[in-house]
Amino acid sequence: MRLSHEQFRELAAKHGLAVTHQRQVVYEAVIASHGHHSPESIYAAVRRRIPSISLATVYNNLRLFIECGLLREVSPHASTLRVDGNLKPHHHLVCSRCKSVQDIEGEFIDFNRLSRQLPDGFDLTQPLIEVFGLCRRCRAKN
Amino acid sequence: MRLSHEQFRELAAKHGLAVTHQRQVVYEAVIASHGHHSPESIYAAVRRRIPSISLATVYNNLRLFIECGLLREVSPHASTLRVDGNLKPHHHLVCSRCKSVQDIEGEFIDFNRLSRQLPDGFDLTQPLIEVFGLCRRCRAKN
DNA sequence: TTATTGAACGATAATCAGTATAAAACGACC
DNA sequence: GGTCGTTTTATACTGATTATCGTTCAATAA
Ligand SMILES: [Mn+2]
Ligand SMILES: [Mn+2]
Ligand SMILES: [Zn+2]
Ligand SMILES: [Zn+2]
Repeated sequence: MRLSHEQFRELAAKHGLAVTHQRQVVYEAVIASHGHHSPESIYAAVRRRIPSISLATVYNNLRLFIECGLLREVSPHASTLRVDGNLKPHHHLVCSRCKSVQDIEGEFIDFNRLSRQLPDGFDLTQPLIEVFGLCRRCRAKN
Repeated sequence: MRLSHEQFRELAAKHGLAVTHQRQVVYEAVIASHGHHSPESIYAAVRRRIPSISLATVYNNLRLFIECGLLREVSPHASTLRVDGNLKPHHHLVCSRCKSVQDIEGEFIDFNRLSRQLPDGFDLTQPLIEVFGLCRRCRAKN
């Protein structure tokens, strides 16, 4: 995908990150995945383009991207790291059973009420909300 | 604490769990802790009463309690399991930086709007919400 | 009360995700 | 080409959790 190719070069420049082939490919794999994937699964995807890449490099760069804000970390209740390439403000719907994550839109938070309940000093400038329930599949199993 | 002593026997009976000394003490340690503690720290507490207890027993029983609904699992973004003995419906405020968890009360969710955004089949009968931000301490560090 | 038996426990090995380390490769610059 | 700081790779390591298995316990039937 050419789009994320250019996108990465811009983001890297903005954050003072060197553009390497490995970084480029890792980033593109996350963006192309359109979901909330684990380092393992990103690694699998990246290896198709760079068979010699090391798992450590994938981990290192995912961490780096998260620290710089190129990616968002999403690991609610899950036992392993998940990353999200979608930086537009949005919330998540998480299945308590299988830990799957779906995006959810909409203004369903009353921030006035919420602020009143906040302990002193808690900073909510970029609130992320995760709503837990049962996904369709797990509900069917019951 | 006598209260949780009786409480556990009732809960165990209701869920068909055998009442053992170890289970009793593990459960009481969680309830007495009044927070969101790790298996390690529960283990430390329990050892003061049963020095010979195995870490595996603590893990096994915490898992069991969570599965039966005697405890609530709370491990958002944190790398290790946290348990919550407070089963009253309540939500959590989580620090994105240090992963600390605080309880938060209040009706700040507009469930009408939220329901409209839910994907088909998603079950929200017992919604748990986790709101991410920066706790006071981490904000101070900045 | 005692014997029986499946469940639970304890010790420890194994697993698995993630991190640390150090040597090799890279790449910008001279 | 030689130098130097950065990145990648290979691999060793850590820490949390789970699996295994022999031993012990607790419910209950005789
Ligand atoms: Mn998302
Ligand atoms: Mn709580
Ligand atoms: Zn599910
Ligand atoms: Zn914090």
